[in-house]
Amino acid sequence: MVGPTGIGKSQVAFELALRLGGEIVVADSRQVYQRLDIATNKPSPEQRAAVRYHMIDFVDPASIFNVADYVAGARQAIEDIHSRGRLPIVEGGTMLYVDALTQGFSLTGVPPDPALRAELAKLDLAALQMRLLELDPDPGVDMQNPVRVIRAIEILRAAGAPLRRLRTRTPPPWESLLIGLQADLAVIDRRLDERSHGQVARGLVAETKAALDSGVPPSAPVLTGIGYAEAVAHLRGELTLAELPLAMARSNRQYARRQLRWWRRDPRVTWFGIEPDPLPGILSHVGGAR
RNA sequence: GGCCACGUAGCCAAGUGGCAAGGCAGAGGUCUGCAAAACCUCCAUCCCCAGUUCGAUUCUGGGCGUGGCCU
Repeated sequence: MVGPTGIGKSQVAFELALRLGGEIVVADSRQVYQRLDIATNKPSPEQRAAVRYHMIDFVDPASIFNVADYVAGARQAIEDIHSRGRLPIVEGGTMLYVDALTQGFSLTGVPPDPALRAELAKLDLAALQMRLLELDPDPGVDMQNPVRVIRAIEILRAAGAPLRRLRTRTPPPWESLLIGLQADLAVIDRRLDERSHGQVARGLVAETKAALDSGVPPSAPVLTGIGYAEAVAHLRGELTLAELPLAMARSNRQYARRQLRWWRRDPRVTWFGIEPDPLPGILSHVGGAR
């Protein structure tokens, strides 16, 4: 189950799990972290009591969790769900996680090296490019993109060249059905606006402050996520409380569009509109395929 | 009413007598894989009128508008 943020994917996945005897494997790079619940849009306690969820709420928010960690955990969860005769339903927003999982990307699993990153962060792009090309003359990464160049250097230092040999795909031992949820942009935008205001009203700022107070660095991936990044800016005095939900909604709109662009190029996806209720259509689609 | 300043894209904002930086927002796109990140592409004839000039967004005059000060 894929699609843009704010469209109600998790609710549909929940209903689907209830009807089909399924369990949900969330594919979301921020929901994995513990304690930050509000802006990560984790399922409600009621939902979690009714359906079993995997890959949420289990990583120390001060640490860094990446795709390789995700795929390893999600594959295990899916195997586990299968072994109990239940249906795994992957639901999520993080495009790379879904693709890495369903297409079986070979991921190096090279863990982040904070010291190296700090050192490389001081270099300009040209210097970074030189460092990378010294390690691998044909790395196959976007040389204009410092984040990718740094990561490539990090991987090469740990795993050795050439980088390209580390990038293969081995499909998982199961089939997947990609269901996309969509709606008019105006509808999505309105929902995101409402959701952002709601999150602030439910204590987003306090939740963010609690995380910071407990030692989660502002640079931690969770706190750079939509909602938290803006809440941190607000706590620093860079955004007023009135501006906060507006800034959040804007970030969400940008993200939703990026998600839409990502998935619309993927021919595997079968799309369903959110109104009227897409559940009957999805159920028959899924039923027909099983 | 007088004086001063300003008037550049949806917003912020440089700038020059010779075909208008940048940032944000917006649109499109990338993705061999840190991804709610990062990167790439696109996006204006400079308030109006007249004048000076080979040529004005840039100079001069007038108008309109905005802000400030004064009475």
